[in-house]
Amino acid sequence: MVQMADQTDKKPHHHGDLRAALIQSGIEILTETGLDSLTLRRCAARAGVSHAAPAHHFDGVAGLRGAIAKEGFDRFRHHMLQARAAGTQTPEGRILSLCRGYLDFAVANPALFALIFSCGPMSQFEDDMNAGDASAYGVLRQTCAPFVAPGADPLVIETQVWSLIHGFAHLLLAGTFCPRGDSPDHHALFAPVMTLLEGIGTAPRPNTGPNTGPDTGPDTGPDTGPNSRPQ
Amino acid sequence: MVQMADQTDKKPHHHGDLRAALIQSGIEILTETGLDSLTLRRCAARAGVSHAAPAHHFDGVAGLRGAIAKEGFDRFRHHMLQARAAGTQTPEGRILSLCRGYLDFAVANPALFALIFSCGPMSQFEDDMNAGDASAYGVLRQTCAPFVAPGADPLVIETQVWSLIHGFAHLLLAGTFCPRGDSPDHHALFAPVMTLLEGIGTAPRPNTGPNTGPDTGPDTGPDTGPNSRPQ
DNA sequence: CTGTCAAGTTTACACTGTAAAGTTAATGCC
DNA sequence: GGCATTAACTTTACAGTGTAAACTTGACAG
Repeated sequence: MVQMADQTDKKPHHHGDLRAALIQSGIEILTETGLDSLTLRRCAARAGVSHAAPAHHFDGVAGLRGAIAKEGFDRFRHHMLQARAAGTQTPEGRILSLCRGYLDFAVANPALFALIFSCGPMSQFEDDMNAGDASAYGVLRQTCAPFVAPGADPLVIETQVWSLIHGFAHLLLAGTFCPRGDSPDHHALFAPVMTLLEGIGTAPRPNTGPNTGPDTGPDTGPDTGPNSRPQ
Repeated sequence: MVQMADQTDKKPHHHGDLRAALIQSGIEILTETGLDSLTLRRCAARAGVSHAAPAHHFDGVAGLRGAIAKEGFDRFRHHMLQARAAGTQTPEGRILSLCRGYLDFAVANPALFALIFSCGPMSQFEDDMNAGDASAYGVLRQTCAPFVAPGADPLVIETQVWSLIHGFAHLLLAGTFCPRGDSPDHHALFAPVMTLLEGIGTAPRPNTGPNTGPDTGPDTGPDTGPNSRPQ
């Protein structure tokens, strides 16, 4: 919505806010009928305009997909923030809750999730990895920060966490695990698989001491969350 | 007509072995111009037949993609076996080599890799998870076996390893990591990220049974005989 | 009122997958 | 050999897709 700043005050021609309406239509199509159904013409038809309108607004179907992905990315970020805030407020609990939010979003919005990660570099949508809650990667970086040894590259642990949860989510959505549409054991498998993260931050660098302590954690407040117990 | 096993000795009509030629053409198209270029018509044109030929042989584009994915899955499996055989023959070394082979294949054949995991359940191509070297999942299961505690569900560790390497490969191919087409640090990040696996098989200790396996045996039994964590 | 311009529409075109009908070669049967 | 059958394609047709150009409409300066 950042780039729509000049679009909101400058009323379009016929439609009220066609750009937002097209994005909303696109997300609805994704949710209802999947990624393959997201076409310029269907999106336009649902918004009540001609098929050339989205092509003109977004400069082709790639632009439409990118705009929808950006909106999806924002919802994805909010979902993870909400999940993290609802869980146990320890460094381990925050990571686990973040990953649970990651997975839940992917399962709840499979087509949108797939679209997000099929639109090329994430830097299209976020240009600042250190933007904290304002960028999805910033959320990951914040949450991983307590486990990063001083002087170590935070990218390693971030990539470990991200790869694990992303691979799990992707294999799940691809239906790779369950032979025949049988898919109720996802959440049963989540907690055991995530135990791999218990050794996080202890392996990468030999000469650095074992820290794993939230020494520089920004807000590792007392754990007030009574719930959100894994499994 | 169902299976082509008898197609090799039984010469088809005009073409020698059109099915194999079409699959080969499809893989070439994937390699040269990407997943979006894999269409019935282009595949047929490259093989020198009409566009309806592959549609007839494979019952639509989905069937063509599935057949190519099956062939790709086989190459994938061989690539991993080769990588595993070329590495250090310790349990840790074998897992690491397997993952390196996984990543190398994905990087070397991005479109084919994406196709493999976009064709739905893997059970289309492999119906036996315990087939050892004869199935890709069997290779993973074999390689993970030394780390599975007796009585534990092997699926947990297998999913941990698979999720980590698959997520890493997928994020890499999606260009999610590198902001500006900068992509030479993949192999530099591989080794540090894979150190997460050093704690494999040791974490799910708390007596809460994370696995669905039978709880008859002592789940904190002695370590697996042959290896037990060097380093 | 006129000129300009953005916002959509209309139209046209190449490409795609699918389906049906037509063609051709091999095979079996007499 | 002659002939029906059938598998292996080809040809043709059609609906849907993205893209590009030309056209239309409304708003807004001057």
